[in-house]
Amino acid sequence: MPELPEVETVRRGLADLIEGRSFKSIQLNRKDIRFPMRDGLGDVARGQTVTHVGRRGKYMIIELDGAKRLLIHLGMSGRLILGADVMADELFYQKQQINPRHNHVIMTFNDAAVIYNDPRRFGMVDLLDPDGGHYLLAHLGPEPLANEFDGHWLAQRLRFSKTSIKEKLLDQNLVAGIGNIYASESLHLAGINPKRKAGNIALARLVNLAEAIRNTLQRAIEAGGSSLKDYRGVRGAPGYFQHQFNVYDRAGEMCRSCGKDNIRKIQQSGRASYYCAACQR
DNA sequence: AAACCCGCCTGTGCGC
DNA sequence: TGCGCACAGGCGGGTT
Repeated sequence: MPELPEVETVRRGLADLIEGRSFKSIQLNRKDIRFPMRDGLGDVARGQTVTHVGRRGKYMIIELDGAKRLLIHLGMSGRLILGADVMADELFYQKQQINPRHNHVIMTFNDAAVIYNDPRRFGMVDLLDPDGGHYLLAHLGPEPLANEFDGHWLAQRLRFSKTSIKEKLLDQNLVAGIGNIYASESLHLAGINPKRKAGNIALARLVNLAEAIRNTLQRAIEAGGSSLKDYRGVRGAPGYFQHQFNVYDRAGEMCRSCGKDNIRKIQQSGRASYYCAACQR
């Protein structure tokens, strides 16, 4: 579900909420989510203060003053929910369309609680290694909003690729944080057809693409992310970027750039791609 | 090495 | 109204 802008929005809300607070407990309601829970996860944070909430791609990292770090990924349907007395509040669950049976992890602080709820269980809560690394982070590409990410870097990495550019943008080892929505939206903004072979795009167009990615992600963060269905911020607020979609989920509708009914939906590696057949070449 | 395909799960919306 | 099916924002791992 959540891509970089949604994770960043949740990260900011979580940071406001828990930075400087100390853990009372981590309650594990299952022995696995996507993977088996790490041994000792339930005990590791007790009494420790949160010094920082960071993000790498679509992963959030909660740093503690005891040098331990928690790693959280929301998968497709994971949510972090603020709840001091939420756990008993049926109205809240109804309004937020949350089924409490999917409350897999409950982090309790002195005067706050954060619930990890994830119906599909594609997400995870884990610990970083003592040296701060983790095998899931080890091969991630650069942050798209960092300076090291640009058209020249893309050109170098894509030079020999015969895969379509859309599929490459979903590869977290190329660049970290882009998912299905923002891949389609960024390619539209850059005027590049999602089917184009990644190794067959001129440098100038890749420069445009890198800029389009940064622009799209930045605007989506400013809008609090995109809420198609279940995504919400920590305090339950939806994002608004879906109202700015140019192509995603708009098959058959009018392209806002060229004014024609040219928005198509195709499948690439089993996943939907949307593009304007007139604007994207 | 890159590309393809599958599996992991539940919930929803669609066509019949 | 009910039922079955396809599909959904992700990612790792196996095979070719």
